[in-house]
Amino acid sequence: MNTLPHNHDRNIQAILGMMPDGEKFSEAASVFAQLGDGTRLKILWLLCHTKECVSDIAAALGVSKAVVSHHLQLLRRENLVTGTRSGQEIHYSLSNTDEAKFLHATIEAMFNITCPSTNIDSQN
Amino acid sequence: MNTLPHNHDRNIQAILGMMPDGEKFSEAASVFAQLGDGTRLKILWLLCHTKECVSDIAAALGVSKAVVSHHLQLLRRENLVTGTRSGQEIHYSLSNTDEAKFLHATIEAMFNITCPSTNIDSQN
DNA sequence: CAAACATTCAAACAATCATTTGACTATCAG
DNA sequence: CTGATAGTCAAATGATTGTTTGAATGTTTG
Repeated sequence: MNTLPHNHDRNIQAILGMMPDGEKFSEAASVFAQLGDGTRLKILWLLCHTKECVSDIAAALGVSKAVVSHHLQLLRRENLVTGTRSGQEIHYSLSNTDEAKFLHATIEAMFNITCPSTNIDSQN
Repeated sequence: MNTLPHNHDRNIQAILGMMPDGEKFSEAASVFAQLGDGTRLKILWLLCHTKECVSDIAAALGVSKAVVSHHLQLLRRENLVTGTRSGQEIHYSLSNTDEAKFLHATIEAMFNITCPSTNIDSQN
């Protein structure tokens, strides 16, 4: 039954049996990948704490509006942020989904580990 | 004091003041980036549940040993996995660090959201 | 030592990605 | 309508990344 070259873990077949299938890993990875770029992580962090338009996000982070727009498109594609137009501007905010809320918590928790002092949510 | 083009959120300056600096975002992003590839996520998931050598990991996931070795190098560089040599083989396992344990919990939580049925840790 | 096995390393390639630039659509003010 | 502002889109570029291949290193066994 064990088809692996070696046999270090006698429970390995049970573990492999519980492993989600490849498609689930790909989906999860593409969500996690959104956190894998510094600029995008900053945008996501900002939208975890406020609702802002592209111009303000760009000015706050010191990058071009096109860059913000591009990253917002990626975040939108993963249903992590949503934008609603209000006149000339489009106000972006974190999506009201389980995944988005989970990522919010994940980001805050990560910063609690790497730099515990600077964190908004932990002070409420 | 508010230097942003628009003024939607009157607390924006306080929020920006709490924002970790760019370096912290880059560090966090490079850790999160490890979860952003399907193959690497599988390897990490496997090492969250067992200790295995490169050959077994490669066979279990159906990829080449060189690919596994390459991804293990990236995971080692971020101090997420550790390998101890035992004879010819090197047994890899999750590092005993806060970040690694946190990522383990993060991965499991993500799968609890995306596919709640298939999860080992939630059944203990 | 020699042979076999486990793993790593380095070069190469294709694919993906972040960013820039400029053009384009949409909205509002005069 | 005109001009100005907000945002998106598409093409192009440079950088990074995942994978393959084959050679090289390290380890055990005979």
